[in-house]
Amino acid sequence: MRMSGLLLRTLRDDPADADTDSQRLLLRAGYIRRAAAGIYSWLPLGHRVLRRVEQIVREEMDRAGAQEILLPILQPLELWQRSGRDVAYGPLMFRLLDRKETGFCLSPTAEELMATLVASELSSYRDLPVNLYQIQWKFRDELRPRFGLLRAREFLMKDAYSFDADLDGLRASYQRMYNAYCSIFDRCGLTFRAVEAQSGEMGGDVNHEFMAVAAVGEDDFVWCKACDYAANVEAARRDHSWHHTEVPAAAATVDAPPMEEVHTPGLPGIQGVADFLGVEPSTLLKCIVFDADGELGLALVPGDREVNEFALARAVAPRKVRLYTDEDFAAHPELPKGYIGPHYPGAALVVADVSLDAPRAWVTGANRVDHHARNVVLGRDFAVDVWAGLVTIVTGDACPNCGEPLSVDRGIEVGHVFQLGTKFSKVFGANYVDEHGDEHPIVMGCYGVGISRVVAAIVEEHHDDNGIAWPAALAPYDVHLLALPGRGDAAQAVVAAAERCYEELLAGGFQVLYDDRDASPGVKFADADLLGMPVQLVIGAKGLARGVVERKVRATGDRSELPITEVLAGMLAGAAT
RNA sequence: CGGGGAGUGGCGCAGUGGUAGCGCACCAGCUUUGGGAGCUGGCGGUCGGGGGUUCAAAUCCCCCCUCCCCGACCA
Repeated sequence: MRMSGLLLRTLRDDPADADTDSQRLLLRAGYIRRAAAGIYSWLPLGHRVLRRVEQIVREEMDRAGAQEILLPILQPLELWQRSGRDVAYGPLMFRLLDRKETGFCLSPTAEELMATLVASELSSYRDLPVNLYQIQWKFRDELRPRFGLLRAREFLMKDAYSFDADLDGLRASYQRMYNAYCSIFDRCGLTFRAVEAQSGEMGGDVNHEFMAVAAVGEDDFVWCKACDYAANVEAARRDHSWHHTEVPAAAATVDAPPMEEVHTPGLPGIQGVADFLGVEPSTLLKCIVFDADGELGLALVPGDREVNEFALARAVAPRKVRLYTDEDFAAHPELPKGYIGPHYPGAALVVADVSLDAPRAWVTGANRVDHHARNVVLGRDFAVDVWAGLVTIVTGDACPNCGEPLSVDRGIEVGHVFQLGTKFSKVFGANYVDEHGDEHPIVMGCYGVGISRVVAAIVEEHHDDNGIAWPAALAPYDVHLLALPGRGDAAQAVVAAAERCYEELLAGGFQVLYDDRDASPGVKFADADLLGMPVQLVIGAKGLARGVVERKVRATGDRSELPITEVLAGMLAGAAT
C-alpha cells in the first residue's frame, strides 16, 4: 500500500481524553477513531489488525473442530425473557422496539439464540458433539465505558458454544477450547495465564478466565512467571514447604521463656506495637475475629499479612463466615478489640495459617485492653483447630507448583471459557434422544474471545515511547518501506530503487506499507515508529551510494544493512529466523 | 446513580461582558531534505444545544445534552 493514497492521519499530540496507552496510540496512529463513548470506527490500518486477530482465532477454532456461523445482532427480546436474562442483564442490554412495538435487543452474547438454533437443528446423540462459533459485534451499555477498546459498548467478540451428550463430552470440548485459546493468545504475542475463576456458592460451574498481564487491567490476579500457575486473588495459594523445609510440626520444641504480659497502652495496631516493642510486624500474631454460624472464631496470620476471607470461608465450610465489623464489636463490649490473642477463652474455633506451624514465640494480644503478650508459643499457650492457607497472596510468595516467586498483577480478560451445563438447553428445549430412545438436555459450554479487546491488549504489551511495535503475526503490514529521496542528484535514483524494492517485495509475498509521500525524513521516521510495522526498510541517498538498504527491527531497534540487490532474499531470510 | 472536571476549527489549547485567537494539521508559493524544517500567504469555528439578562455574551443566569475522572456497578 502506498501511503500517499492511504486514509491515514497521524496526530502529533496525544488525544486529551485517552486514558490508556493502547487508546492513546491507536488514536494517534490513526488506527481507530471514537464515534461515541465506548464506540469506535476502525480505519484501514486498524481494520487490518482486527482482521488478522480474527483470522488467527478462526484458524484455531477451525482446527479445534468448531464450525463458523453468523447469528443476527438484532435479537427478539422474547428469547431473553424466557431465559430470565432480560432481567439479569437489565440496562446493560441495548433495547429497541420495531414499528409494531415488538421488543428487540442488540445481542450482548448469544446463548439464547444458539440454544434455540440447536434445539431445532439437532435431535439425536448421533448429531453430537457439535461446536458452533461466530465472530460478531456485541453490544453492552456499560455503566462506564473506558480505556478505549478495553471496555467498549460495541466490541467484536468470537463466541463459541459446544453441545455434548453428557458431562464427559463437555469436559472434552472444554479442554479443546482451552487448548485452542492458549494457541490463540500465544500467536497474538500476549503474556497471559488461564485463571480458574472463583466458583460460585456450592461449587458452581467450572470456568477459566484468560488474563493478559497489563497494568491497566481491571482485575488483580496471581501468577507465576516460571510456570503456568495462575489464580485469582481469592483462590490463590502459596507453597509453604518452600519457606519451611524440614521443620517439624511440633512447635513445643521452642525453648522460650514463659508467656508474659506487656503494657502497651493505646496501641491496638500491629505497626504501633511492633514499633513500641522494637520487633518486626512479622513476629506478631494477628488475630482476626469472625462469626461462624453464631460462634466466635479467630483467624490467625502473621502480623504482616492479611486474611483472605474466601480462604477462611473454605477452611471452615460448611459453616458460614462473617468477619466482625465495628458493629459486631460494639455489640460485644467484652471483646478487647485490638488486644485479642489466640488463647482468648471465648473462642470456639481457632483457624491458623499453616505458616504459623513453626517453632517460634509470638507477640500477640493479651486478651486485655492495653496489653500484649510476649513469648506466646503454639501448643503450649494456645491451640489451633484448623490449619489452612489463610493469607492473601502477595508478590514474592512461593508458587505452589514450582516454588518460584509469585507475582500479583493486573490482567485484561481477553477470553473466558465456561462449562454451562443444561441451563439454556432446558429453557429452550435443546434436547437429544440417546441410543435407547430417551430424551436428555444437551450439555452446553460457551467460550468467548474479545477480539477488539485483544487488539488493545496487544498494544498495551507491545509499545514504547515512540509508538506501537506490533508482533509480526498481527501487524497490518509486514514491512514499512521508507523512501528518502531528498532533493539531491540521487533523488530520482532513490525513488526508482524504492519502487523496484516495493514491487519486488510485493511479488515476494510481503504485505508492504510504502511511504512514498512527499514528506521530510523526520516525519517518515516518526510515523514509521508510531505505526509500528515489525520491520522498517529505509532507502536513502546515503545508503544507495553504497548499494545498501537499511533494515530496522521496530521492537528491538536493531539495525542492519541489506545489499539493494538482495532485499527480498534478506527479508525472506529474516522472516525465517 | 453519587462526587469532581470539561465541551472554542481535524488534533492540542488560550481567551472572565465589546463581536474569536495560538500551535499542530490542511492548501499555495519559495527555500529545506537521514529523526516530527523555515518563511510568506491562505482555507477552516452559528465557541455542545435551547432559553434568559444586557446596547453588547465564548464569557453572566437557568434548563438540557455530551464527554472525561474517582466511586458504586459489572462482561
